[in-house]
Amino acid sequence: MSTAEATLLVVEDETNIRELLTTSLKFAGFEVHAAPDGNTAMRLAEEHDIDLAVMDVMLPDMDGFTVTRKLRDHGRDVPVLFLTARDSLDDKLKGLTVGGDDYVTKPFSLEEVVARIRAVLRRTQTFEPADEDTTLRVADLELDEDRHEVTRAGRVIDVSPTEFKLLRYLMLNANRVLSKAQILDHVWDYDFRGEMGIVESYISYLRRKIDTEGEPLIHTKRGVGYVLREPRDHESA
Amino acid sequence: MSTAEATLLVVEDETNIRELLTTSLKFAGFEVHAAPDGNTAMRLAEEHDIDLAVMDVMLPDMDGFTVTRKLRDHGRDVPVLFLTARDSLDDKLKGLTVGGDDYVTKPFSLEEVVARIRAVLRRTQTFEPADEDTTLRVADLELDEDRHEVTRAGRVIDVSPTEFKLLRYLMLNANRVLSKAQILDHVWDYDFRGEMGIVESYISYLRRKIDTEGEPLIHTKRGVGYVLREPRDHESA
DNA sequence: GCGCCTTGTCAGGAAGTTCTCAGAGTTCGG
DNA sequence: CCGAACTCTGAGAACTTCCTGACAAGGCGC
Repeated sequence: MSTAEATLLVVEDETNIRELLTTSLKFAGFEVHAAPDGNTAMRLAEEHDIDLAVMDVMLPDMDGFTVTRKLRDHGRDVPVLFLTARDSLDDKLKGLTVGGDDYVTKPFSLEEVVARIRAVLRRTQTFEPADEDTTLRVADLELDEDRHEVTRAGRVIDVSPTEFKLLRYLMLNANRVLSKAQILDHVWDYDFRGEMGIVESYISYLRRKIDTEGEPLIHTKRGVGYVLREPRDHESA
Repeated sequence: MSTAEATLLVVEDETNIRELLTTSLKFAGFEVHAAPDGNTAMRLAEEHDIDLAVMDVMLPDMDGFTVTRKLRDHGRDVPVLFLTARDSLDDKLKGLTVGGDDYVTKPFSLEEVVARIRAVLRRTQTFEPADEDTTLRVADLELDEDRHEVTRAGRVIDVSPTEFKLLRYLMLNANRVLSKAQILDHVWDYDFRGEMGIVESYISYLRRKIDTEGEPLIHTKRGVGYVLREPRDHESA
């Protein structure tokens, strides 16, 4: 793990969001370069080999589409994940998913951004082994990223978007206790101002849907957090 | 062990807490520099190579988040363990667990602070072999930090948060006798005003849970304290 | 516009945890 | 062998955390 998963370029003028993205993407295993505007972005792109850009559509000097075009004129065909305000859902954005590109609306959850980045990289990095198994598995529970579908023991289970994100986060961190604060920070939008009680609510919803029959997979660590783990032979906890 | 485990920067304006942290972190094997405010912190950070900062969010000159940003603008990407009052757990703390950072609420126990520091260092020091074995072992007793789980001879044992902290402290100091005062100082919050009888109570709880079958590992040194140690062939106590 | 699904809040009750206390048990010096 | 000091543990009160059902508000598709 000495070499990063991929090299990203974050182009975002709001300092808080830029740092939030930079920190968490680095932590997710990417090499990250960050720029507050289009010109800085161009300079960084010349200095480093960029695999994917995370780009705000609104930038102080030029818009994200212009930066993207310039990037592609100069270098290789770098895919882009655009960030945009929820209400300014431009027509330009709608045509993006036909190429390798994609977009997420602000405010976003980090879970969502990382998942989208991985999806775009998977689609575009043809040189990589096209293993194509986008399914997370824990015991007989499966979560398919592409189909956006959850199954337990082969049975399809209908979950809401938030439930899906929560379950994905739990499965990505199977066998590790996650605090409610951690879950809130990763699964909910960065501007969410609510209480941690909502995590309890969604854990409860999820349990009702996936944990009612068979060994329960979601476990409460009282005073610490929650953990999703494989069942064991002899339970004494 | 002549070279310190890591170099820490403690930024905390309350003198008592700053000295408590400084002393015990030095004792835990870290090199420690301490500052009562943001400006002093910045100066110290320029003079020394800091691996991690322990930072109060409320400081006289600027808040901990500002200090953190300035630190990161100037130097390398230093992870931070924030200290915060228990009730101010709202706004800005959101998003802290997404990167390598973490926080503990005041009043804290030293056990907790040291454990969190180690956890953050483990997560962020990518150059280190990601061996990822976060498990403490003494004889057939195991304590897993990630899963927050205790096993004896393979059997899972359910312990409460305080029991977990006490056992971790005993295991970290295996084969060393710890006085009740020492245990109280490390495992309980620094503002705890109770009697040492509580240590006896929790030792009793732990014994009931982990020491009922097999060789006992927890031993009383009458008039001195307690020690957790490997079993021997002939006991002479 | 009208339902239906989803999201988020809240409050009551259940369950688990923390801490104290007192009496029984143990050790040790004299 | 006795008494003093120390230790162990059960009982229980106060507190915290967690779970879940009820519900209001908002969004989305039809």
